[in-house]
Amino acid sequence: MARIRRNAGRRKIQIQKISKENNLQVTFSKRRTGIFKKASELCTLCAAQIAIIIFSPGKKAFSFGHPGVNDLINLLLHGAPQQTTEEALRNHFTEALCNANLRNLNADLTQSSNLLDVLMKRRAELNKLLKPVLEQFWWAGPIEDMNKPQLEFLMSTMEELNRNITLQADTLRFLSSDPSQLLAGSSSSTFSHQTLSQLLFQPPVVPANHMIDGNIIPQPPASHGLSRFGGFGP
Amino acid sequence: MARIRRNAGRRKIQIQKISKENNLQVTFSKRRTGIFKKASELCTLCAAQIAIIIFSPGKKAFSFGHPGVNDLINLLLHGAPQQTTEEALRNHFTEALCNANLRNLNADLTQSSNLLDVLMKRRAELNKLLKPVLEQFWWAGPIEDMNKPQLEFLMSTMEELNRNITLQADTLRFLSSDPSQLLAGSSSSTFSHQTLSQLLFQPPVVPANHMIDGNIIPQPPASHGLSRFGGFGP
DNA sequence: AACCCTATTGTTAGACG
DNA sequence: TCGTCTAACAATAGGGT
Repeated sequence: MARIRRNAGRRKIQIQKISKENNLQVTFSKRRTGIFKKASELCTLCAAQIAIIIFSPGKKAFSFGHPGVNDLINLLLHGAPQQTTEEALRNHFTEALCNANLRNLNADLTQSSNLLDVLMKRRAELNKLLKPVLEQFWWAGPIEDMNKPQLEFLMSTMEELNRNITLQADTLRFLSSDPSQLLAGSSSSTFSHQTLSQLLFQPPVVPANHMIDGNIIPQPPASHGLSRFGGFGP
Repeated sequence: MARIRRNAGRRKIQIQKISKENNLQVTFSKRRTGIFKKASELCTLCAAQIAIIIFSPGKKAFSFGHPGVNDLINLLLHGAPQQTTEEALRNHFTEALCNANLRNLNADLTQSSNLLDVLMKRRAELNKLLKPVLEQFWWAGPIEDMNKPQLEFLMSTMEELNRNITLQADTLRFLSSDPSQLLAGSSSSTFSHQTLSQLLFQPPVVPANHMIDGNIIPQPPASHGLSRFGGFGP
C-alpha cells in the first residue's frame, strides 16, 4: 500500500484579494477557523475577553464571543468591571468552558436542515438537561468543587445551550414572518431591532429568573465560544 | 564576531492560563498582534469585514475594525447591505486601506505622552490634510483613476484620521470631567453613554456634512484598521 | 518594556477523494 | 462542499540585548 505522494505542499501567496472564487471560499473558511482558534487560545492563556464578528463577502456573519458580545459592549460603555459575586462565578464558568473544543459547532449546525423543527426539539431537550444541572450544580458551590465528570457534563450542556442560541438566531433570520412560535416561554412578544439584538447576543433560552418547567431558574452564564449566524456566500 | 547561539527556540505549551505574570503579558501582546495580523490578511484576501474587541485581564481594550464596528452592528441588526453609491465608494476606500500596514499604530500611539495636547495638534493638522484631499479626490471619481502617490497620500491621511479617533477615545476615558475642550467643532455637547459609543465607534473628527475650515465636507470613510483604546494592565 | 534571535511548533495552500 | 494529506510557510516561547 505504498502511496507515493508528490504534493507540492503549501505555497506562498501574496496578501491580495484572491481571484479564484472557489479558492477564496476555501481560504476564507480555513482562516476564519484559524482566527477563532487563536482567539480561543488567547482567552485561555491570558484570561482575555474577546469578541469577533466576521462578515463574509456574501454578508453572512460569523461570531466569536467570550464571554458574550453584549457584556463586552457594556464594559466598553461603562468602563468599570463592577464584578459582582454572580459575575465572578459566571467568569469562572466561561473560563472553564473556553477550554472546550468548540470548533465543530459550525459543522454540526450545517447538518440541521429544518431549523425550526430542530430548534423546538432542542429546546425541549435542553430544558430537561438544564433543570437538573442548574438545580444540582449552579448554586451548589465554586466550580473547583466539581469533579471531572460533572464539569464535562456541564460543559457539554453549555455547548448545547450555545448551539440552541445559534439556532434561534438562524431561525429568526429565515422566519421573521411568524416569530410567535419562537418566543414561546419568553417574556418578549415584539420584534424590534433591540429585541433581535438581544436574541443574538444574549442567551434567550433561559431568561434570568424565568420559568422552566414550572421552576425558577437563576441567571445562566453568558453565551460564549463560536456562534454561527449563517453560511458563506449570498 | 562569531556569536554562538544555543537558544532552545520555541517550546510547546499547554493551553492553560499562564501562571507567570510577566510571561502572560508578553504572550498576550504577541498573540494579540498575531490575531490582528491574521484578521487583516483575511480582510484583504477574502474581502471580509471583521470587527474584533479584545480586553486584557486588566480590562484594557484593543479593537480591530474593518470597516468599522458600528457598520458591522448595523449590518447585523438590519441584515441588508443596502449599499448606496456613497457606501460603495467608501468600501472601495476601506478595501484599499486594508492593504496598509496598520500594525505600527499602537506603537506610535504609545509614544504620545500628553494625549490632549497631541490630540488638539493632530486635529489641526488633520483638518489641513483633509481639506485638499477631500476636495480634490473624494468626489472626483472612482479610486481606480488615482495614481499611486495620490492613493498613498490618501492612505496615510486615513491612518492619521484613525489615529486621531483613537486619541479622542483615549482622551475621553481619561478626561471625562471636562469634555468641552474635546468636542470643539462637534455638534454634540452632552456626554451620554450613547455619545461615548458614537465617539468610540464612528469617525467623530469629521462629522457628516460638518464644517471644516468653513467648507462643507462630505461624509468621510468609516474608521478601519487597528485602534488602541488603552494599554495592558490595570 | 520593546525588540532581536532561533529552534520549534503551529497553520495552511494546493491537490486529492 | 467537505475532510484529509503534505510540504512549505508562518507564528511564537524562551532567551538575550
